[in-house]
Amino acid sequence: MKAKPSSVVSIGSEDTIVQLADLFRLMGDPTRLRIILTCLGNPIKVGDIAEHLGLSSSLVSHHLRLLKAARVLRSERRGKQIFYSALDDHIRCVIDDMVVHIGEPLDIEEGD
Amino acid sequence: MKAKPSSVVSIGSEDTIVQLADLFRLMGDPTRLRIILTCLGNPIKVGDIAEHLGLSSSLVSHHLRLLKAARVLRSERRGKQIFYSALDDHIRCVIDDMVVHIGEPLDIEEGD
DNA sequence: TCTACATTTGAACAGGTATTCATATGTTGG
DNA sequence: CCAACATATGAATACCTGTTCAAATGTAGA
Repeated sequence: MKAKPSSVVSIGSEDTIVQLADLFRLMGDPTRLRIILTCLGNPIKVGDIAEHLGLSSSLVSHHLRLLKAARVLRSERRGKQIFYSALDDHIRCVIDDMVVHIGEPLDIEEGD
Repeated sequence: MKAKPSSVVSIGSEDTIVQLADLFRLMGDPTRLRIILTCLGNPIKVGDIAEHLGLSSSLVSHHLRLLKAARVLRSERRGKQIFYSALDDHIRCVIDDMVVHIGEPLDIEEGD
């Protein structure tokens, strides 16, 4: 019961739609989504993200820049290292809802 | 076993992540997102979607095929026309959560 | 300062994808 | 069956983007 069925059917602003699409597009890449998921817990440094996911630091950094610019993640420097974490919990909610969606069994006939 | 279970959140499977990314990628295109939003209400026929959004029927049809294959939308034929509507309410929840996210004011300082 | 470490950045390449146009398929009514 | 309409499909194109590599920037310690 996180998102109440407040009809969001008419979002309205075209600008809002573009913003929404931007966020969704960022989450639409598996590598980037993995990075997001990795950052949902405690702040984690770039090197650890890269090692954990088996990616180069360069690639991780490229993605982190986009995610930070889109305000999905935030960064915090501690000495030589920089820690990334989720900016808020909304992304977690979004992902959670989507997990429910794909977990939905196909109880309707496929009409074609 | 997969590469490394992150277990940061309740999502584990790599396959799940790819499925999630697929859905998010579909929602990551403004045109497609507009089509989805248009279909969140009552079932609407292709021609009306196209007219409502100022797009060609061909383009709308291309997008509808992807959205139907991804089980975001469902189709229902009535005579000559085919009506599309959301397959369930989860997508609406996802969008709703994301709207909340972009509506969040920036009350934290940006680290550079 | 010099060195080693951590992260970022830019360019370049490869693969993906949104759009358009032309054509095909399918449906209803005469 | 034929004509008119509604939607789907395939190919071609132009654009976008994820990845890699090399180099740069920044940081802490000796």
